[in-house]
Amino acid sequence: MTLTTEKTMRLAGTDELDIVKTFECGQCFRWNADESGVYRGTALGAAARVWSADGGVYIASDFDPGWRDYFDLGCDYDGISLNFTGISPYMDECVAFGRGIRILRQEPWEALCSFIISQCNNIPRIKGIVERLCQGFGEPLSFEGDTYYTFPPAETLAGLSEKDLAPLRCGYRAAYIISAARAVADGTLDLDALSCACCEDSLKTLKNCYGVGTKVANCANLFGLGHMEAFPIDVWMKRALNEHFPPDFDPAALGPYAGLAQQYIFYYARSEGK
DNA sequence: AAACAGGCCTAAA
DNA sequence: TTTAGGCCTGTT
Repeated sequence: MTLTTEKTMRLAGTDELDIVKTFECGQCFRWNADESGVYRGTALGAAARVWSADGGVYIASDFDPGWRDYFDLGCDYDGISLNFTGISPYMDECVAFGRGIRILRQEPWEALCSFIISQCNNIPRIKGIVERLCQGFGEPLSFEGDTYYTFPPAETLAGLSEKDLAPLRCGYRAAYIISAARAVADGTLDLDALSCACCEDSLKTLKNCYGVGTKVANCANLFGLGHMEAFPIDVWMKRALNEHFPPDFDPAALGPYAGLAQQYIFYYARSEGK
């Protein structure tokens, strides 16, 4: 039994980091709010509590695995967003509406695996499957009297069979998970190398994985490998692009941070559809 | 009850 | 290179 000292730190101002938008914009699946809007979850092997108060965002955890980097706070999103203004009035609306979203720098394997699970699923079900995956095969973490579970490393899942994943009720995605986990574990798929590679090469390599197509590969690139120019297009994005952008619009025109623009557009499109 | 969900795979033009 | 059908599971 080791004693830990809980620490609280201020992460950012609420204008710079909006935790509701950031956690609810569909990029992550393991942060959950309670009745009073306090979020709890685990990332980078640590459990934490995150909340907003007095114009600031605070985080409490037993140790700091690098929360600032996780929230990408070294990056000036307002400055970057200037690249997205003047494209169209609609784009301006998206930027204004999404201000405060941060692209979380999630762990590569967690991002890849989570978005494999996400295919043809809605968010509640994705969250359920991911949670069962972590509870079944992750490591327990005790924090503030509750037990949390880390995201299971690829090496752990590589030793399992599809049958072992039956309790997850993730359907045909089980084979994809096992296959990807084995590729990562045996070194065939080197995610760290991909985060250093260029976005395009990384995308191509990811797509070689069984069960990983263009959409999932782009999500892994953007949310797990730090490739901010990655531009995932799902049904929501397709609709938004069709309705609000010229038919020949090339996302590359948004520049090296196109992925952030994508998230603004996506978040706005989803909010409209509800 | 049948269709559809934040895709992808395979087979067939 | 594009297109159709099937796929697990869950919800409407």
